[in-house]
Amino acid sequence: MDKTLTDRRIRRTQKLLKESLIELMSEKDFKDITIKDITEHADLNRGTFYLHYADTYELLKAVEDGVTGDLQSMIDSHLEQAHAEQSLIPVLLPVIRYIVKNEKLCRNLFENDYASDFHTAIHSLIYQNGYRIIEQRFRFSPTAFSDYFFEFVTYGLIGVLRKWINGGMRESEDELARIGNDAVMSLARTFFGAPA
Amino acid sequence: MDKTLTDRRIRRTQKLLKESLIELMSEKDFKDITIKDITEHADLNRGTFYLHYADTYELLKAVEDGVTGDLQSMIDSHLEQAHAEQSLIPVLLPVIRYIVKNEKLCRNLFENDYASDFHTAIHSLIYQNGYRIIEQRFRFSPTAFSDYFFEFVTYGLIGVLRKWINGGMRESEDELARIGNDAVMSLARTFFGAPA
DNA sequence: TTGAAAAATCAACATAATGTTTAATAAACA
DNA sequence: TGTTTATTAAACATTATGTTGATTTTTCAA
Repeated sequence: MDKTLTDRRIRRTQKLLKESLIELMSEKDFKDITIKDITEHADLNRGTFYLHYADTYELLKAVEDGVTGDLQSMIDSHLEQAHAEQSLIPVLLPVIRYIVKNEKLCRNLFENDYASDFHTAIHSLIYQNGYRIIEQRFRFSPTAFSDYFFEFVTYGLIGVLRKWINGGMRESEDELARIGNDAVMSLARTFFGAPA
Repeated sequence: MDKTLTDRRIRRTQKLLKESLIELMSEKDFKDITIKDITEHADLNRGTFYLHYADTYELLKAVEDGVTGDLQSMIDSHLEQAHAEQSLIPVLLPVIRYIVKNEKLCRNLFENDYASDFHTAIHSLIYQNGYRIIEQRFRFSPTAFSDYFFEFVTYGLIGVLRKWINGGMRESEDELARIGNDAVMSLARTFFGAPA
């Protein structure tokens, strides 16, 4: 068992550090946030920071990993349904709902110019989970060409999410999920033919 | 007349600083590059740096702006042809060729996690120039929905470029341009109907 | 070609952040 | 309850940052 995850003091400290970073990121650019800023906001000793993270970037990464971990478990619990319906909607919906529930955090991460680790993580999240759904539905044989298709649509979905967040989340959750799913499925149909 | 652009000393200094940053970015993470690193590599006085940029991020931005400026002028000189052919290929090709010619630089910027200002800039570059071509070809009326379409395809194109660069630029320039154009046009056809 | 203007240098400086260390304290666990 | 371990506190050396003023060098334009 990993003590890191069980000791209450460690959990508390890391939680405080993450929360402080998130709050500070609403106030100023990530690049201008110092370790001193974070520990003062968290009311922790500066030295304590180094017991957990090497620098602010590592802490940011931990925050991002928390989010992508959350998202992955939400997706996991809806993957079966997505396969049954051969649609991305059952996995897009919980992702969108998560973003709504954690708006400040997600807005920070999506907008932040120094968090494109996060973009990469979201990208592979969509890629990994979406691939099998599309594969099952269209039964294409993987080629260099289909790889580009997937790159195109996963980035496309990120763009849609980002626009939605930056635009004030005007569309409803269902609407947005439909928009994303339609775009991907339409393109898949053009490229791979009719669904199997 | 802007002296900044005419004085040979200024041009030389800024060029040296940019080149040094680019070289150093091949060696280590942008976040670990200090002003001292840059000026030593450029063999310039550290104080000179501050006469031009406030911090390393501002210098990075200047490098990015140089690239997007180059790209925009390449696009400009091919826009007419793109409109005539109602195809993205005439503008995608020079962009791709530019990336090949400036491989190290572009690889750094596309891969760099702290340069998503660059991604944003590339994004609006594609958006601005692509919009009118698609608009002219499909004669759709702009809606919130079409906005999402454009967000989707511009991000999608970035994804394709990024995969191509990270994957070792296997496909030929023509092939890649065709892949990108096909993806966008196919999706446009599904959404906006047959070309006008 | 020369003289004025301006950029770059040099050295010094104050400030601030970083990263590490030690002993002491406090909290958690089993 | 006793042991383990995380956190604190204080001090420290190191490094980067950002600024200053005097000096040198380069550029530009008359």
